Amino acid sequence: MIQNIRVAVDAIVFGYQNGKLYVLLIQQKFGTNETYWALPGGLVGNDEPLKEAVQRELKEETNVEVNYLEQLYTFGDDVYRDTRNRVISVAYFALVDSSKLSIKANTDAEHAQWIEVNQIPNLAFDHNKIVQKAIERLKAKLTYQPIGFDLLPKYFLFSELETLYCTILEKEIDRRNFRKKILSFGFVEETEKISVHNTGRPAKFFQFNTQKYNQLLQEGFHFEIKFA
Amino acid sequence: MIQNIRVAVDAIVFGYQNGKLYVLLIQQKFGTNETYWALPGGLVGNDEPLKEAVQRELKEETNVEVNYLEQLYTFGDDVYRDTRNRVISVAYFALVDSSKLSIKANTDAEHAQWIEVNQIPNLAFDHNKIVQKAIERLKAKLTYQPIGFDLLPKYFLFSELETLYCTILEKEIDRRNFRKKILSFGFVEETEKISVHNTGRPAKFFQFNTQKYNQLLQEGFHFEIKFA
DNA sequence: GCAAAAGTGTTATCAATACACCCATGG
DNA sequence: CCATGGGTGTATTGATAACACTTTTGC
Repeated sequence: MIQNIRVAVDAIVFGYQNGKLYVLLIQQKFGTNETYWALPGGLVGNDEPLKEAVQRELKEETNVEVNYLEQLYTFGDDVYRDTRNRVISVAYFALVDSSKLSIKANTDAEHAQWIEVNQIPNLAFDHNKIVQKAIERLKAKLTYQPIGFDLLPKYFLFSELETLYCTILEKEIDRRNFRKKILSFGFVEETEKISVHNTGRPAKFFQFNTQKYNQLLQEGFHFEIKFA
Repeated sequence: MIQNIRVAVDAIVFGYQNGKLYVLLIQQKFGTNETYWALPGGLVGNDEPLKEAVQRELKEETNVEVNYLEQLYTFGDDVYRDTRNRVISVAYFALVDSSKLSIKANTDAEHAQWIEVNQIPNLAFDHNKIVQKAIERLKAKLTYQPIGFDLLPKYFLFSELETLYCTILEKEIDRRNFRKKILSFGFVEETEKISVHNTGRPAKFFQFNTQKYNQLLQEGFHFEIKFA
């Protein structure tokens, strides 16, 4: 018997801005006039690596290029997750920095939108489940890999990093201990740049030093942030 | 254009006995008289959940039933990983306890064998890469999930648990600190059973209390074992 | 001078580490 | 009585956690 299973990829792209976490969704037309929200994604080309397929679909459907991309999970246990055919979906987990949060529309991208994670509607197929898994991964990874920096612009304030952690992990963090810990690693550097707000003391911008981080990794360093 | 991609599953099954870590492999005939070692696995049925496909293939090819099974990774970036067709493989990570290490042969299982991990030959396709990734996962998981117990019989000696950790993590562990730590969790229980060796002091058997572990999990407990 | 956010140090508590001797059995 | 592996306690060190006041700016 001939195998008849389609292979799709889907992307869960997270973005962060001003204490809020967003996911990139697209509005799809289904049949006559019903519309559904869904994750960006689609079928994989016959000669296309999975990872490239995600990037292509993201480009086509949302015109977004991501900072971080890794495979999340392959959803293929629910045989009827797509009611039309047997489709398995290789889901990818992605991060963009806040500069990408305004989508530069192109032809296909007109229905792409950033939706706050705690306001996600019912999505097509099993996409709510996929998003759920992605959020778990994000929370977990944030504590043992420095991926928070991929959600922030190149130059960021310490307070931004701090509220990012608070927002995503849904926890209170002691400002002093957090700063001490992060700075003790040695790969977050102060810059000359200074941010002036309309109120409060001006703050220094910081940046993540990738080279230093990679060097530390090779020396056996292991990133970890824990909270009570 | 019609999509023409096959979907396979592969299993990396680990077993442990007497300070040695094993992987379950099968010998495959390829063409005339060439034989290759490969991971057990095969194509997924049209109406078959991925997880069931792995279990079926394992049963058919090796007659082994596993204690622990989770999805590892989907290999589909190398378009030519199988030279005949485009095949993506959803790899699964599995554990069995040592009682399963003697394979009860059935018709198809005659070419299945347990191979020690540091003596794995060249495998078919990209299976060496898959095994590598599985070993990394095993090492990582051992430190933050109590999966070591799935590699041991129901009743085990503390010394067995200890050498299991040493073997897989390739590290020395202080016997006293290890025991203290594990027992402090509260889900590893002493039993009445006693092991008598031909030499040395008899040792108590211990067992893993799944209920207690799950209860602790719900209370927010987080398993973790670290070593210098 | 007040409101708002940035920046900074010390102490207390708990967890991880290092380390060595006695015990029970078989031969 | 000796060889072999099982079983146990304490002191030190380092890491995490708790906690509050001063600084700089705009208005």
